[in-house]
Amino acid sequence: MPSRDPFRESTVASRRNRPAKAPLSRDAIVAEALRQISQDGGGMSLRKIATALDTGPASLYAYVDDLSELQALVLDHALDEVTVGETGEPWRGRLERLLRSYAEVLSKSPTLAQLAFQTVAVGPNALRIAEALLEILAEAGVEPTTAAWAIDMMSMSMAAIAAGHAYGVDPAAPDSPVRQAINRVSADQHPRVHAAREDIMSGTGEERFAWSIDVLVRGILSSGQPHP
Amino acid sequence: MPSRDPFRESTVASRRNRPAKAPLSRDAIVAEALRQISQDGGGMSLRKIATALDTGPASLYAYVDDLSELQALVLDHALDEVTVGETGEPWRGRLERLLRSYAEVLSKSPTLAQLAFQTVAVGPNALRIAEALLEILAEAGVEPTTAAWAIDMMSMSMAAIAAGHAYGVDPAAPDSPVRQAINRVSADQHPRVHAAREDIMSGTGEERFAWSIDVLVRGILSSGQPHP
DNA sequence: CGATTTGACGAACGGTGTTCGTGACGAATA
DNA sequence: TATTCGTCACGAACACCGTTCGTCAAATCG
Repeated sequence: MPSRDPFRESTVASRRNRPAKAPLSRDAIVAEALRQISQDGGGMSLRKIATALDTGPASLYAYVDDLSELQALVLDHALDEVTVGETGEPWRGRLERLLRSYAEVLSKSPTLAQLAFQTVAVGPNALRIAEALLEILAEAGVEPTTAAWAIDMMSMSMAAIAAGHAYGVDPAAPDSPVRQAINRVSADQHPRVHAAREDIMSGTGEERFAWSIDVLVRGILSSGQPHP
Repeated sequence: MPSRDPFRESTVASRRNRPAKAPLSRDAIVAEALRQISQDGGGMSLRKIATALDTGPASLYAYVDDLSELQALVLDHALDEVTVGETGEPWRGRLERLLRSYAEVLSKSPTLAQLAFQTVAVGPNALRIAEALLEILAEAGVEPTTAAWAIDMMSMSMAAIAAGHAYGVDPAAPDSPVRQAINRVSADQHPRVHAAREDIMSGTGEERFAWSIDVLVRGILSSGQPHP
């Protein structure tokens, strides 16, 4: 068995069933992790999961190789909620809804957003989303090679946007670090930044998100055509 | 003093100079951190820095408020190496060179790449880069508001690209997780992903990088114009 | 010269992922 | 039925991490 698939065989089927305690299982661990991630402080850890499951940290290693494997499982489980749309819809609206759904799901927690680009997403749900994206781009008339690269760039962008969103890096906030820094720049040292300081902090998160998607779509569609 | 600037007054000037040991200083700490980041395992920690400086962890807190502040200082210090080009150059080539330099610097270490989007970059060097980007985009005829949003998206994209690059997520590698996952997908479940499996893993990092920049530039330039 | 500030630092606290050794149990075997 | 065997649970420990507290000595100031 040279390369096992961490996503198959979701239940290792604990043979042991102790009287008053539900047996551990991979699903139970992932579920608890997901619960922690979208709860209180949003932080997840093997030890907290173990405590919540009323056991010790070492017990989890029977069902999960590694923290990184658990993270991959959690990420894919979270991607369950991403809506992919129907085949019949016009591609442009469908694409925007899909990407928005993707970013929204990842924005649920800073931890989740961070997971999204520090672990390469290759689980059933990531594949489902990739399949839908390829379908949409094909309908938009994008070349297969371009489309293959585009889904990479789109996932990456959504993850990055979600991370920014979830980390609370809102430039519009009155005490935001960027606002403080921007307001400190002098007109002589950085005239253009100084002049653009209003624009830099303008727009709601929603507006900037829509603009980002638009830039992405325009760029991808015009890829392959000659420059104007 | 409602909001101090962590980037000013780089030397707090330790009054104390003990005989056989160079006095601690903010610069020494940042320099050591930067050395660790682009060395051995690429991991940096307050404790390792303290050990390297022949002192205890607590001593660093005299010069740095926080780990996050140190990270911001380290990031900006690293951005020193980013080449910004000259005012006279044609904008397209200059933009590409600038972005490539930016991504290259961040790719030097996974830790550095991770710093780049988990801490909002607002230091002297970040401002220097933003100023240059605004200059370039103005020369390209981009609206000021669009340009302001564009520099955000570009920085984000470069950080994400660098992270992927530095983390060693090369889909072309023979034992890469994505290659393994892609090769497992069946033609019935995900026909389009299956059909595109060659395209997904095609291209060198350099080609994909150039393509990404092209998409970004095309998207930004066509922003504001009506859809075709 | 004495008082006061302040940098340096040892020790500790609470947190993290991971490994090791040891049981105890269910299932398969004799 | 009795015995072995593989596997799961788990306590304890290891090696890290960031951060805080209290203390001590040196440098500076009055």
